Amino acid sequence: MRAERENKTKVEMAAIGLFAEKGVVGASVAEIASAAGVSQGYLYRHWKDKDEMAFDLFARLYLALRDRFQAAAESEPTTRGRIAAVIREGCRVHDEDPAGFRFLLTTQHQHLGRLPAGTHTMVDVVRGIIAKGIAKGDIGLADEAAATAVVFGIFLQAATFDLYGDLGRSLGETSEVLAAACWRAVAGRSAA
Amino acid sequence: MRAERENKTKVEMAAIGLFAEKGVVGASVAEIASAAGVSQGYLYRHWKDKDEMAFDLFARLYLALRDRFQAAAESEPTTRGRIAAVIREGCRVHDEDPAGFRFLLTTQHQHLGRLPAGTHTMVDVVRGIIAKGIAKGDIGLADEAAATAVVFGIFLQAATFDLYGDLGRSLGETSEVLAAACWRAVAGRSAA
DNA sequence: TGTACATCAGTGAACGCGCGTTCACTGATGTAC
DNA sequence: TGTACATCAGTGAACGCGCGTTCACTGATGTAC
Repeated sequence: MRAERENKTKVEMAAIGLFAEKGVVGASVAEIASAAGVSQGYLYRHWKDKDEMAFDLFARLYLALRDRFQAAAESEPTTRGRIAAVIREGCRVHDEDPAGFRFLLTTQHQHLGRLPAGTHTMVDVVRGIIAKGIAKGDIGLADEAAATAVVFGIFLQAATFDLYGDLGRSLGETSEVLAAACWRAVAGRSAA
Repeated sequence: MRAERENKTKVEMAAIGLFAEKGVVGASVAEIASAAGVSQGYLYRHWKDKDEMAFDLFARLYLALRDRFQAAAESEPTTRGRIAAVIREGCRVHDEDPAGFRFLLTTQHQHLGRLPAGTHTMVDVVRGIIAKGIAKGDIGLADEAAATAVVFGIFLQAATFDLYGDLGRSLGETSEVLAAACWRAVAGRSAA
């Protein structure tokens, strides 16, 4: 039976879409089931409860995105190239699956704390690039946390603008501009 | 009776704190009333329902913050000075009232759409600075939306890191570093 | 091929609970005479 | 000063509703002989 996989996938897609739109508490089990064309009871054959379902979906998307960030970072030899590659990859993921991206963006803070302690996160990937860059002397903005916030912030805010239609063009089309801005911001020596 | 004002203020502070911590749906009317030391019924003497209460609190904090941004922007003659002033002011507001700031940060997207159409927002203030800077030739990153995202993103991500203890020092202490990074990012001519 | 039974994905009605909301009421304070 | 009444901030018990969750059941498919 292929049907079992198909139904579960339908539920997952419906849940991600509704969670992204209304939040985890805002989207009801009844809505999700109805959008996926199954009964409410069906969901409890696959997840212990609604909360575990939301976390399971979050963790899978989040860790997949982290792996793509990691791979993008490793594909480039220079600090500048790594930062650009990560931003490009983030924009690509966003454009491929806006609902999934929005789900991650809006629910990250309620879920991140439940990942096993010490889990390697997306922030760690970017922070690693920055730390290496500072060590190599490529990055002038020596405050590691601040430099990480700069790169993450530029990307995430552009993605947020895009979600709300404030960007003017697609995120993918903006990615090179964003990467260049990141580089100027972190490469220069900080005045303070 | 001063008590009436005092009680309402207690409720508002309790609500903002709980909304910031658990979200608007996550914090119950019973919790808010109990934290403020009043009955649940009391809340309905001051607001039509829970939703209107959350929006009222949001709108007041949000517009107050926008006014402070606007004033900060107007206090400086140069584009560079305006950007630095806005970031400095944002950091100051955050450090003064972290709960209120977090409430704004985490619930903005459910509330912004309910402000009267055409309301001047915080984004508009920053975008205005950027637009003028581009016109004056001070800003090389000619994509207005992207440049606005850069400034907003750097500030908000640093604030987010701070809320989760990832910043290493206080946001206020980081503000000059952030302002300098913003300026490097937007001042330079974009390669793309 | 037909019959009897096992399996298991999926159902749907029912459940109890926590929530937001209501409203008849209280009791302290202010006002009129 | 005392009495009768008005006001009004605030109460708290009760309400119904929507939600997440459960579980006895169904019926299609697979398996054994």
